[in-house]
Amino acid sequence: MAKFQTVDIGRSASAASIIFAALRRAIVEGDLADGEPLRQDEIARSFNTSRIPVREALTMLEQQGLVKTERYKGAVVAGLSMAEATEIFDFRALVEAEVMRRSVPNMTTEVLDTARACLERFAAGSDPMQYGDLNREFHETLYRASALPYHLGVIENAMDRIDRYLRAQLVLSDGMDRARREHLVILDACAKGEAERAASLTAEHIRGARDSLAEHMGAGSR
Amino acid sequence: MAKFQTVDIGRSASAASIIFAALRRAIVEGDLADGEPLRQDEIARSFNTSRIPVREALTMLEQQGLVKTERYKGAVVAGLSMAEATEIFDFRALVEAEVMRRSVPNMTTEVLDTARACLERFAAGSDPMQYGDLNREFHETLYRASALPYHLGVIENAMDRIDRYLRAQLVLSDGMDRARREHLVILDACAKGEAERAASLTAEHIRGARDSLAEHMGAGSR
DNA sequence: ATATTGAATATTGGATCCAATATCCGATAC
DNA sequence: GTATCGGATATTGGATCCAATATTCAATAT
Repeated sequence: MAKFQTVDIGRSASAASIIFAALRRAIVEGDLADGEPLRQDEIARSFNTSRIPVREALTMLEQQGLVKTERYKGAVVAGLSMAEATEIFDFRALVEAEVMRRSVPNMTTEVLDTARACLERFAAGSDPMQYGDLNREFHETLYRASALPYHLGVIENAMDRIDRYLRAQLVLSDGMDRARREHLVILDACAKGEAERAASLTAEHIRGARDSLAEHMGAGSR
Repeated sequence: MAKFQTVDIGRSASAASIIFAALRRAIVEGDLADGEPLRQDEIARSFNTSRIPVREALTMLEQQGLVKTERYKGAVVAGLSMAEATEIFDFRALVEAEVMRRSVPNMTTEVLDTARACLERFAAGSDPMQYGDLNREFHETLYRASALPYHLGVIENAMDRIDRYLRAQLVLSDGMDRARREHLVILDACAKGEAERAASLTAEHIRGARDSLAEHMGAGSR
């Protein structure tokens, strides 16, 4: 049709979506502490907008479970109790194992190479704060082969809820080494086309993180 | 503490949440057709509010995947392609089976009685439009015993996305009879404490609905 | 000294207003 | 007659304003 690169401006960023993305990132990465209040006015000032797009961003965050709002009191970053975090890990183990099972038959060598590159960057880079991003990228690369967008969305949301805790735990223990090893084994199973093994390794990988978190965090927040 | 019944007014309904609930219901039950545009002005007039709470409700609906919004074009009811619907049924089969497995050990006779009562009302009532509500109530009653609130939330969202199609399919076939029979068998497994059987019956129940829908709807929308 | 009250301030939810974009429709060129 | 252009209207996104509620804190009573 058109002889030039086009961009869907219709879907391009509204002020609200920009603010949402920024706040989401800050919460997911743990830059905003659990329970910290999010003042509309303050956020509006820092983005140079009115409070309207801020409010829209906050309702989006609330729908995702990342903040809790009380009428006339405002939004605070939503923390997780240990029970809630554990439940989300179990959920991830269930869903991600199934997605992995259905991904393996579709994995091209390109997918495997991309995932492998992830692990290499992971091994090279020592910045522990970057681990979270690479971890997500590795898993998402493999899962995307499943062509199950709804599942991917649900997984992403679950990850958002626990990512901070995961990051916190990883720097405090041998979590990074262990993740590295497990990722290699998972990738190996994928490369060999062993879907069932890749699935159960994935489930174990996630349950291991769950247990490690439970150990290091004890009774936990809230 | 207080010697009288209290209500958490802080969480009580804002205009936005009332509008959200009404629109959600209309979409989930199929009163609003796929692709139908939702005009802010019109909705605001019918609730006697300004457009502000309407916009908030629409962003909530968008986060739930029930409407799609394009900048400066507004929101339309989000339909599902057959592939998308199928994927959500598969997701439900996976998650609901697991929740059922973990519910069974916790089921009190009270839970079982409540579920049984559901089925009886179901058998008695002939209103096919009420089937959807009773179906959800039956499943939710059983699942609640799992004490897995995150899982329940995710299941609820998945149900919201496909409920209309389920309802449409049920009135057009022997779906109601079949659902009745399958529900009885599931409840029987629960009553006998056979968690694994209840789980696999649940998965089959859902996959059956998926296939029935695929048959009756063919290539489907979008 | 501590608990309670009430005024002052801060903050949110909603209404109204304005700017940006989309949609519709008639005019015009071919 | 059909396709394209340009203005009129409709609709959304964001800014500003107002009302309702929460929070703070000083004054007072016990």
